[in-house]
Amino acid sequence: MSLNREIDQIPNSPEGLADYVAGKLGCPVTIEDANHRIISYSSHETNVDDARSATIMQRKVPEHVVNGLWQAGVMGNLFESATPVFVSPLPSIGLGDRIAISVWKNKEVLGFIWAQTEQAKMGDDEIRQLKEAASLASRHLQKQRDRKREKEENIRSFMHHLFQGTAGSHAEIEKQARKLHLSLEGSLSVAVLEFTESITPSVERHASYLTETFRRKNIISHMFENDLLLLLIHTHEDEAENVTQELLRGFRDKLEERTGISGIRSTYGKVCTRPEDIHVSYRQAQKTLELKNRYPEALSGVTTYRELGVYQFIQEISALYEQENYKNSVIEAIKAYDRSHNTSLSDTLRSFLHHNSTHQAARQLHIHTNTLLYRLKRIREITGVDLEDTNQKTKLFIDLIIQG
Amino acid sequence: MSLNREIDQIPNSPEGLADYVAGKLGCPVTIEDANHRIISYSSHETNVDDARSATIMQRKVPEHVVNGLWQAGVMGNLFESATPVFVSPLPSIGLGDRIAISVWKNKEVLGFIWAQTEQAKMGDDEIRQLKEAASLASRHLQKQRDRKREKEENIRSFMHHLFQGTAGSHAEIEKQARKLHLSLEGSLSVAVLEFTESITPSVERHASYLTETFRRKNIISHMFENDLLLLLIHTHEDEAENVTQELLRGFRDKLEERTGISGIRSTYGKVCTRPEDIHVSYRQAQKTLELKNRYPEALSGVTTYRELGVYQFIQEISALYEQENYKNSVIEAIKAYDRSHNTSLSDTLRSFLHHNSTHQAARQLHIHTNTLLYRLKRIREITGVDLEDTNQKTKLFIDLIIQG
DNA sequence: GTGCCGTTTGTGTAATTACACAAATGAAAA
DNA sequence: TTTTCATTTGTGTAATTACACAAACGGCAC
Repeated sequence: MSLNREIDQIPNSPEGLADYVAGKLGCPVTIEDANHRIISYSSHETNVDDARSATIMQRKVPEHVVNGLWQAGVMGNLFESATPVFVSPLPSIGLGDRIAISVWKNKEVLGFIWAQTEQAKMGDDEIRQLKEAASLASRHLQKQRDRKREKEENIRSFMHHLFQGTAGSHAEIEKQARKLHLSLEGSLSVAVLEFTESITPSVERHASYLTETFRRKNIISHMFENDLLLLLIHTHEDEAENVTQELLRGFRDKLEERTGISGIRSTYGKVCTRPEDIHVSYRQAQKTLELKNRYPEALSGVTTYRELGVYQFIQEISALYEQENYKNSVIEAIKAYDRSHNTSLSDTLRSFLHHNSTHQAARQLHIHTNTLLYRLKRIREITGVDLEDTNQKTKLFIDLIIQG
Repeated sequence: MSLNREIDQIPNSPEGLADYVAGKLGCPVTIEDANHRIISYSSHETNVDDARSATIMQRKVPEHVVNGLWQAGVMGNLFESATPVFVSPLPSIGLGDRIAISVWKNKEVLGFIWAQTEQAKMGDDEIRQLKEAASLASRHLQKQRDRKREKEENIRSFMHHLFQGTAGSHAEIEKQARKLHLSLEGSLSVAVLEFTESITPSVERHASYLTETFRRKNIISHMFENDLLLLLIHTHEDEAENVTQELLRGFRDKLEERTGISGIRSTYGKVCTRPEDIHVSYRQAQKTLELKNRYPEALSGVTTYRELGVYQFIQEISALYEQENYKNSVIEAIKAYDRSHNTSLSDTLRSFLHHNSTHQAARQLHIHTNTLLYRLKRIREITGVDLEDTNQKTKLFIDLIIQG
């Protein structure tokens, strides 16, 4: 008998759907949305494996199970087509025999139906029934997706205003946050992730999924903007800086692992306690990313605005120099000398200023300490610069970044 | 007999005027303009003292003689009124007996008539004749002054364009310079002098006189602008920087000595070889002066833009911080600690960064070296800043200037 | 008062630094 | 070719630095 003939028995709320399907297949069934949150599960109480019971308890599939499924290629297959996928037991994640199918609407995966096939036989008929169950689930999941989409759209619009600083007063922001059931208490920060390649739908799916599962409490929302992924990060006030840093690193590592893309650049801005300061954090995160792209080696270890040091204003000084037609004559003289004498006083000076130590600089340059001292003496003689004077020294350090 | 009755004998060129007056008074006579340049001198060849002969040879009164006359109060009297001044011999400057009178037009002194009275008797009649000679000379000096004024006006207008960068192309500037008989070869720089009090006519007179006498070859022109004295300085290309520096210092010292005003601030800008860059030098001199007023202690020894070091861009960074609502959290934390614990970590850090030496900083703060080390350790603990990292250290050095 | 705790000063040590001087290298000029 | 001169490396010394540890100081809570 097919499902179509018993149309009167088809439940019209998602809650009963799993039980209905389970009855047809004769084994435990769970229905999940695209983010692995449980929509509905059948009421079997025996022969349940670890993965299933943990999933039901948490109302979502545990992280390590999802990871395992991705690694085993199961998720890839499910996203690939609407045909059922047979899954061999994966004891490492507590998963027994399964058959799974993805639920589609047009070109989009709305969720999955999982059947624990431990004892049951899956013949052509059961498979056909599973496919029909998927098309049945599609209607339910569509509604849920639309509700979620609308909510997300509202949140994203709110985020946009927060990032641009156009969200209004503190009171107005709080009101709006309450309306959207968002908590903006504690510490807030904006993170920006930049991909080495442009964002494909697959990358977008992974990113979206991660923001909704990976330390979900801490990531309020995400949005894409010009090939960048923006996150609004929320942490407890204590140790907010460290937690944010560690959170972002973890997020990025996971994203690289999931997407297979390496070299994702991630930065974040000021960690603030007032939501009306979020736009400052946003600008800082953007600027930090910009500067990391401009000075990749020097800023390779930098994640946040605060760590930029002098690079925080290096572009502004550079613009000022441009405008004032200014060139540091000391550097000009050294570079001219280097050219005509085939020496490397410029590099020597840079290394010395960078390390602020003759010993370390000499070691980095593979030269004798006295050679370095001699070169510094030559620099003094040629340019008249006084490296004892912190002001001149500091100026040189900065100008060398700009003038090379 | 009065001069009026022998109207036919009165010379109508300034050259003959001294001889004519000398004939009336029976002694050597010189007529000078307000800048002590010789306009006319009588042809006596005997009984001539050192001051007179040197004056005639150089076509202007020697510098040391003018200085002596100012110090003896003679010049003051001459500028005070139109009555003849008897001058006792001043052997230190090679000056014998003199009687002198200033030549006026309205409220302005146009020049002086000097009579060497060594042998001659000066009675009331001679004094009356001297006064009449002065009024006679006034006509000649007026013409000369008007010609000079017009020329100066042209030069000043040209300077103004050079300073504002609106003097056109290199070729146009050269053409204009030739027309005004100015040499813009070699090295050029703009200097700015600021008076502690507003510029009185007396100060203006001294300043004008100095620019036309003190190392005249090097000072192309001067002009006043908003209580500032601007100089266009010209030097030979070799050692231009040093020569300019030393020239300006000398000029300022002399001006302070002459006017009795102390604390005149003087700065100069980029020493350039192309006249079309003069406006850059002008802007730099202005900015240097501005910054010296803003940071008087830190920049007390600074004369030129090049020596500003990081102060060159400190205002721009400060503006950026303002705009980005940025505060260095390390400094904030230290200042908060200082307030609540009544310590002076902030000053300690500033001193250490300034000297870049524990030894020197400890000496300046009158504390033990280990005390300083201890405080630096506390700063590390409180703020988490790493003073080994040159980038962070440099950032702190700059932010401390801005945030105090 | 007593004890606590942050701060200051003193002692000692190993590493680093600045500097002077001598010797070796190496490339360009005579 | 020899000479010259800038550069590099090595040796030695006195000052400076970072650091550990001990002891003294002084305000403040109990």
